[in-house]
Amino acid sequence: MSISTPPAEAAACCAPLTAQPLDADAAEAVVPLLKALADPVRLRIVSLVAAHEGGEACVCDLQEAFELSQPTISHHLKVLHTAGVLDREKRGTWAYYRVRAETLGSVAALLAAPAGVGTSERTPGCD
Amino acid sequence: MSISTPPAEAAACCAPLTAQPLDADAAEAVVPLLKALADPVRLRIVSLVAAHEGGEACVCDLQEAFELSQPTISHHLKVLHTAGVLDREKRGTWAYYRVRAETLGSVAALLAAPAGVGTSERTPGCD
DNA sequence: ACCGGACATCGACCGAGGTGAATATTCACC
DNA sequence: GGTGAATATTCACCTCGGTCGATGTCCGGT
Repeated sequence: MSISTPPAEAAACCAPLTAQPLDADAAEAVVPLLKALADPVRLRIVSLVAAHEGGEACVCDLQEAFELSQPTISHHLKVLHTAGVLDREKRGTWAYYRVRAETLGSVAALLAAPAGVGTSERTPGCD
Repeated sequence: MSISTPPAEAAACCAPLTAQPLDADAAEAVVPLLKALADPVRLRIVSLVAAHEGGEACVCDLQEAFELSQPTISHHLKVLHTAGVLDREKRGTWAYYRVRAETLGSVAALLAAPAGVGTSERTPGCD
């Protein structure tokens, strides 16, 4: 349980990969999250859900936005949900998704590069 | 030239995808950058280059860190370079790569979620 | 209880991409 | 100028993943 796929919290808090080398294990842990976002449809889904009224959207809302089959949309939602990017809540017949800001934030923190990436530059305010 | 693949500046400055829906064209522009990072080897390469002495590393430095063939490393470097993540400078026989902090920063800004992602929340301080 | 609608799962197809062997290219050195 | 080393390119293989059709499951309404 602790090994297989801890998706979201992988890119924990303050470990910008510009600070120190990422070991193979850490890389493998973060990649699923980036993979989940590295798709035009999924990226738009995340954006649509986040910007949707109430910060949530059901599958039917998303189906209208794409020229894709319903199973495909559902597949992308599953990927994003598994990666910890989207939260899923079923209310009646409809399934509502909303963005986990913390997950996106952790990825952002991982990539956030301090201005001077040089050698002896100290990484500011991260603790 | 303006259409094909403007890789780096795609995820420009302040357009967190949690603010407003990302149109298909913008998504297609950003995705190559995320795709470039969504690989364990490439993620480690970026990290190794950034954390390497002087903020730069040559191919030979990276070859030691992975159990991969030289063409494969070179391929990953090409992907990262094409995506605008790495800068390439050839000095003599060696090719030195260094991280483009601005590129990583733009991705981070894209994913950086303001605390309240709700409906009428205004996206703070980004201009 | 039956039926229809919303969403998920399954199976299959197919293009995209990571990988390595062989080869090309470019440069430093003698 | 020839030789060897460092890196890039080409080609082919094979796995991964996005897509869709068919089907399953669950819920609400009649």
